[in-house]
Amino acid sequence: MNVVEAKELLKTEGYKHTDKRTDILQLFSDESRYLAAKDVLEALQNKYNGLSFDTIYRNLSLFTELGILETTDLDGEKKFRFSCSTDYHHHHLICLDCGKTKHIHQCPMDTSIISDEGFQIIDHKFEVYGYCEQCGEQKNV
Amino acid sequence: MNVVEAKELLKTEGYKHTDKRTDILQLFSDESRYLAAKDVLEALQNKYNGLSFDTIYRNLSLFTELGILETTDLDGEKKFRFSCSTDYHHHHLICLDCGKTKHIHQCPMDTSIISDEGFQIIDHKFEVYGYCEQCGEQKNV
DNA sequence: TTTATGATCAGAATCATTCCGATTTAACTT
DNA sequence: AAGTTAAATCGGAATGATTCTGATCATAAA
Repeated sequence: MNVVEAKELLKTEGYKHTDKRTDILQLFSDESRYLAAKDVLEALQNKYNGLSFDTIYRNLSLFTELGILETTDLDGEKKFRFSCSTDYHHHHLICLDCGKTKHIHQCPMDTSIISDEGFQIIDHKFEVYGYCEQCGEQKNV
Repeated sequence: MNVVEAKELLKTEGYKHTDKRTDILQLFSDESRYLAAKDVLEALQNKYNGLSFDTIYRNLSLFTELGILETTDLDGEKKFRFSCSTDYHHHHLICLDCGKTKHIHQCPMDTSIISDEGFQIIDHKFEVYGYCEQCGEQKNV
């Protein structure tokens, strides 16, 4: 998934093009990390005076519905990041400082360690938290 | 961990005994599932008229600090359950309907599939979501 | 250019959670 | 048994994230 693909998807799904949508997508494309709604607002509000939280939230959930963004709950707030791809299943290392992520290619569900008759599995979450190289160094100074 | 152990721990740590604390602990002991703060309030407010949210939240976070409860974020709210044990590391199958849990004994971190130099690992989360036997049956009626 | 509908704004409303000052109570002291 | 003290609780206000609403605006199609 990239900005161009995302914009095409929006178009084919009948959503209108707006500069704000483009800029939100571009922001997520530039930053390979999880961002909260307020991070997005802050990043765009110099350019768009009076930008509304509503616009941010509405677009973030639209993009999530369309699979353009993926989301996780981190310390009580929803965070969003660009979907790495629509079909490649993966998990993340997540930096607790800056939200930057790295892929984990192996999935614990692959190894079929979970077998429980009667429990109907719908979804799963595997996340590893810590500090990325840059943030880790800052802490040790 | 059980109610008696939890109460002993509270005592040795210098916290006072109150009926509300006992009842909160008993509730978690009876229900082997994740409960939100409001679930706890609802369960106790017939007995304690005027029970305050503050009391619930204060005790839930105290119990969590002491390792009596463990917590997770589920669809935007904190949920709590009795700690299975202080030293046995485990993960959960979680029912999306009733919050009931089952243990997953294997941990994806055990197999050391995650190796990333420069990323300092602090914590991880592995949860499997779905429907337990009872809730799954209700859905298929 | 006009029009219809989707997008945005601004601010109010909601929901979970935390904070605060006043009051009550458990546990210790005399 | 009564007094003391610090912890616990209450009730309600404050906060922070998120959602809703009615009015206005802008995109895309006619």
